[in-house]
Amino acid sequence: MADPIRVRFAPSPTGSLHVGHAHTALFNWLFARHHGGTFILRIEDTDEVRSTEESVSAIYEGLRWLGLDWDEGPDIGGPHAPYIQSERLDVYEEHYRKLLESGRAYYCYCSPEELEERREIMRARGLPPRYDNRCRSLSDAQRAAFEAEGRKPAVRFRMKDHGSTVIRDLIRGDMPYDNSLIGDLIIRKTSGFPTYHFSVVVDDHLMDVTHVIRGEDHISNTVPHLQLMEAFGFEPPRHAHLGLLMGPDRTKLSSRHGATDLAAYRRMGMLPQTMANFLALLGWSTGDDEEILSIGGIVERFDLDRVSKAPSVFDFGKCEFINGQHIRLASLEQLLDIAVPMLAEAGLLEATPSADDRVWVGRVIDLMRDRMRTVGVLTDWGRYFFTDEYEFEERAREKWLRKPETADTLDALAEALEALPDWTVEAIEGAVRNVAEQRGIGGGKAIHPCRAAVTGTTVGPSLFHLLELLPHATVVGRLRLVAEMCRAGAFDEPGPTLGE
RNA sequence: GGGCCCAUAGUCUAGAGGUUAGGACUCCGCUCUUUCAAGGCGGCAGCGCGGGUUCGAUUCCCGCUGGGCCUACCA
Repeated sequence: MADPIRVRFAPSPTGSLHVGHAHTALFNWLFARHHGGTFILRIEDTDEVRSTEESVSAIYEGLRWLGLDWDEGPDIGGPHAPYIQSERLDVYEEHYRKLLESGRAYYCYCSPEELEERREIMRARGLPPRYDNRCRSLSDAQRAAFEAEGRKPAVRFRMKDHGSTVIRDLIRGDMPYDNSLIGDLIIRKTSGFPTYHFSVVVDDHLMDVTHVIRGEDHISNTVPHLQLMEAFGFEPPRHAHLGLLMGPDRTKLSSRHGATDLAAYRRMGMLPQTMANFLALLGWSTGDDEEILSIGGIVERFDLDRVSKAPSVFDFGKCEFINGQHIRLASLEQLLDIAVPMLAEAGLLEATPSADDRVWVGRVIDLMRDRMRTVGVLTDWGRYFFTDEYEFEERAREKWLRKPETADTLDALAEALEALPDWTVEAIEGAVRNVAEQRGIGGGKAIHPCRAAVTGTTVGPSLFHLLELLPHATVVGRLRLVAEMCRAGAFDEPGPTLGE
């Protein structure tokens, strides 16, 4: 039997959790869960200037929200703790020493400025801007001279000069790479921190990672990683490089393309199951025609053999569509938990509504959910449920509210509805249709002006059902007020709100 | 510049040496309904180009083109 699968998501905490990283995390997690393996979270905070605590929190929060739980990680520990690289410096020291002793690593005294300068010159000459390996064979005297200048050395790994390194990729097959193309790279910065290339290799090995699943932007990095592993005598993990996520202009997805933090999608009312579903479909497919899947359904079907090589464009429209589908499938409780804070934020609801109010909001959601694509639209499309301060859209004004007969129709509706003893859907529908009949007009001629008056718009859920959810007196009051506004010509100008 | 990766409609994708190239989003039309922003039905639209291999390639190979990524004391 094969060794148990162990994968990791290893983000650097230098900002919010990007959807591209969420995508990588998801694929690792799905792979682990499908195969009953272990999913490890490791924080790669070796960029000592850009790493922040807030970013670590954002990563935890983002992953938890998406539903990705980890079996080992900084917060919960595990057999290979710590899982934060800045706390593993002693481990790395030990490993530099091995390389230094075996001659595969050496001290380099070149300053970043000097290196940059030389790269510029090489570029200007049309040469590859790689390091010239000049510190490889420093004499003791030269080293002493640099030290005397007060220079602090970095440690470089001695790459192979000849031959080729073959990357064996589960998704792409074998990819040979010419060794002579890459210069020796820094593995320990002057600051004492490791570079990514070094810590990733050491930790993946020490943490028994069996599969490294990451973005294709890491393909060429794999070459030094492989050489490092070989120098240490580590058995390399299996690699799988995923196609990148791109913006509509087909460049790597970035903030230029709009929202790239996972959190932004949460704020606009995307459900976590939507993001998992949508992200899973970017670069992976089920093989059958089903696309709307639960997380469990994805775990069940997921495997690397159905992952495609090509990069994929993040299509926001499709993401919204999938969200609409999941909104219909979601529990009312979940939708309420998302909607209530949004409504409160918009000033349409108290931050902690009473139990009765919550039930009522739930009824509003149930009425609207079939046509919503994000929960966020509730504060817009559903505004009239929560406040009298809603606008009258141009279509509503033009089609109904400016019509000379509308004022009388609305008054008649107000009167008929006011007289109702029971405020039920059936009673409301009966009254509205009755008014139409008495006035000798079709049902629509009563229904549409009524909707326009009470909601300010021409579209929405069943009129009778939405009226029922509004307080009896509110509906009657709005009808009377709008009738007045019609007579006063208030709808000739754009955008009045009720009573203006 | 160099290296590497990728290539089925605008987008996400399925697919096989011979298929009417399948599904989904978007868009358009029709339809149901009190309205659509929902539902139903239908439609537009695709194998990047050029060579091979083959009886036959969109599928396999090569080249080209296009796009992407990497080329840091960032990860």
